Amino acid sequence: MKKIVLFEDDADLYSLLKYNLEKEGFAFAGLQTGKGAIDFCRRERPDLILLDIMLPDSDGLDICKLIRRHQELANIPVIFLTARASETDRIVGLELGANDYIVKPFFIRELIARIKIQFRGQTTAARLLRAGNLELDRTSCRVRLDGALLTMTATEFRLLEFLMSRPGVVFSREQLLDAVWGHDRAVTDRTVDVYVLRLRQKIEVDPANPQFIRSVRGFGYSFNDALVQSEAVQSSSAVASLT
Amino acid sequence: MKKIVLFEDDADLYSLLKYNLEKEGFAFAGLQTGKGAIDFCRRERPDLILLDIMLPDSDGLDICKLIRRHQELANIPVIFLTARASETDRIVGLELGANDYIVKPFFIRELIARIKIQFRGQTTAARLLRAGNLELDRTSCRVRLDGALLTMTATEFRLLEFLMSRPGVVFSREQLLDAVWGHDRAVTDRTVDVYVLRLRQKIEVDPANPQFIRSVRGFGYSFNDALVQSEAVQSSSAVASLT
DNA sequence: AACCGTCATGACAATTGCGTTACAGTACGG
DNA sequence: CCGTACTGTAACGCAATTGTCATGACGGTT
Repeated sequence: MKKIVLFEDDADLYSLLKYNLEKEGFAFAGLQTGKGAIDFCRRERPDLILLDIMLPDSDGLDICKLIRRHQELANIPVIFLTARASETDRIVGLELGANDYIVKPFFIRELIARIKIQFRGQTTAARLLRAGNLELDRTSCRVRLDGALLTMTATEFRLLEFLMSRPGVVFSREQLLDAVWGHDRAVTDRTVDVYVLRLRQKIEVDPANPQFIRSVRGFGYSFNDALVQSEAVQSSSAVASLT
Repeated sequence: MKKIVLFEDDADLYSLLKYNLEKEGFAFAGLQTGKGAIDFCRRERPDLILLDIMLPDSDGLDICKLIRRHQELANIPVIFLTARASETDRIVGLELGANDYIVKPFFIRELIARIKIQFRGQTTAARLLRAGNLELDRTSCRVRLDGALLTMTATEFRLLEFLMSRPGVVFSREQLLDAVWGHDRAVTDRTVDVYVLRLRQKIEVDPANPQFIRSVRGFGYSFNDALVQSEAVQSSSAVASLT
């Protein structure tokens, strides 16, 4: 689920947006002031920032500049909400690093649509796969068990990734070789056994009684689906329906 | 240089846009009809598409749908230009996969700014990247270690910048070549190794035990994200220095 | 209980991947 | 026009990884 933070001093608009964003399924946090906006963002770690330019105590443009200079926050999309509609206002806002600039009054549904555009293209596949106390990060190619880093070889990692991303599905050794080793493999199917063994020795508490990777006698292997939940994948409905 | 194609039937607006886009340094191509728009795009391979919704012979919305379904064109940003300003028109346009929706009449400079946003990509970036005692300044193209200036070659700098700005993410040599050397590279992937070596000799205390650039055997390289701690921004002084 | 097919396990040799060095071509500034 | 710095390639050696085999354990069936 994506989190959005809002900085808006107008109480009516603030609650209207809060209501609509939450209804839309976004996590929401906000302030009715610009004071401490940077610290607030660092704490909340939002996926998108809605920013009124004319806040009573601080300038939204300055906040945007700070966000863009800040290492942790620089990549978070910023959308300006403002009554300032002049050409130069728009240009300045957009060139400061904002991702969109919406002039008040605006349609709530258009704002929602523009927010979703910012999220489009991100997270086509889940970055993080979780199963109980086991965690696999696709981008950093790392696996953690109870938070502790495990060292995996490339083949071990790819095999685990494949199984974890399709929990509950039983794969034959043939299928696993095709998927993990590639179609042009020249590998015995018993090799899969060895890699499952090596994985179990690393991730299972009791390798003799495997909790994660299950053997399905006569068929192959499968990842225990009772444990799995992947990071929610949120893609725009428009794009999803088009593909 | 980025190429933009325009579909717009109004001759005045067409030439106005052509003039301004070329003046901005974009390559330009366009049609005053929507007929054959897809083929035109496939031939021109634009980096961005400006699309009038109400073309005399075809519907811009349909063209956008086709673009989004088309394998080669699906990822090209589309910006609608239209006189249709109603709420539903906007929503439909945006949800069809357009990246922006600009209502006529509009300011040329705003259009230019919004085009540039599309090219800015997801990585809008902080000016200063820090990781432990290592500091990279993008604007002055300088790297400091414990405050001491290091001399970097252009390629070394770009590689370090790329890795530092995406800490924790593992990149294959292929990806690094694409990102740092450019798409039209004619370079062996082992070249990356040599540059990583050269970087390590400059920034690592013990190049044999790298703290910054980590090798991920079988995958590629990654910048150690454990070191990238953000520094608190002293809001008052920072804001003051921004003017 | 004996049997057979399937799976687990440990050890081994072959292979691959990577760090490193040295070197040739190229760009650039004086 | 020369020298210096930068860029990319080739080659070598070490160490981690990889895949196979032999063997033993297990499960189900007769």
